[in-house]
Amino acid sequence: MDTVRLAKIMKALSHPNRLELYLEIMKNHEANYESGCDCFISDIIGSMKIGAPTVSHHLKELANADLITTERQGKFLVASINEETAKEACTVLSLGKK
Amino acid sequence: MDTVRLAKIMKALSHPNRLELYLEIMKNHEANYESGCDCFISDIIGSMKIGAPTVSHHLKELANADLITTERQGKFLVASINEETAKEACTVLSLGKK
DNA sequence: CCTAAATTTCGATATTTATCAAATTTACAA
DNA sequence: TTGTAAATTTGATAAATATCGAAATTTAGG
Repeated sequence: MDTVRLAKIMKALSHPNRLELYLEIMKNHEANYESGCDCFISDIIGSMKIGAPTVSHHLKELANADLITTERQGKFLVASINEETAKEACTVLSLGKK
Repeated sequence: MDTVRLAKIMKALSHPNRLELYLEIMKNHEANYESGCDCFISDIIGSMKIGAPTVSHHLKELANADLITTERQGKFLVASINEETAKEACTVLSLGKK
């Protein structure tokens, strides 16, 4: 992985609100393994302190960094975590030895 | 770890040049285990495409995020990686399961 | 076809920040 | 002490970006 791509991933997680958004999606993502329900953005928007336009913008940046994928289910937008990307980023950062 | 602190760590690594600087320090850091020599900033400055003032500024941001520590050795500045911080950040990002 | 709800796009603004050149400081050596 | 190399500080500037309100778009369900 080149530094430009890694920097892009980091930048996507570098803003408190956007990071919170990502972690929120991750929380639902983990819950899904048991419940099987999806992560609806409309729910998240209600619980965050920023408006829908800003959330939409942040989602695009997360998706652009390959950290999440989004899919429309009817009226709603569903987000899910791309585990590979986070794992890749960690691999670069971790120092070889445990 | 709270999201604000994690976001700060991410932001410190979110700029290509600053990330490159960090990875360069990491490279020397790993080499040090064998050679025992330190990572001199003056060497790094020569190999990067940004000026000394900018490097100085970036170093302060990396240190401010606890990603590195710096120490003056006479005329020179020596940087070393703070492994704990990177490890902590990865822990938050990794999805619990392997 | 009409309406309501969810999301996106647009335009604008205020803040942040990456960078550099010039000046300053620090440490050492001649 | 004088000179020199390394690093930092100090403005200053140009670029990036987070945010919002308003308008436009999409979709579901009557």
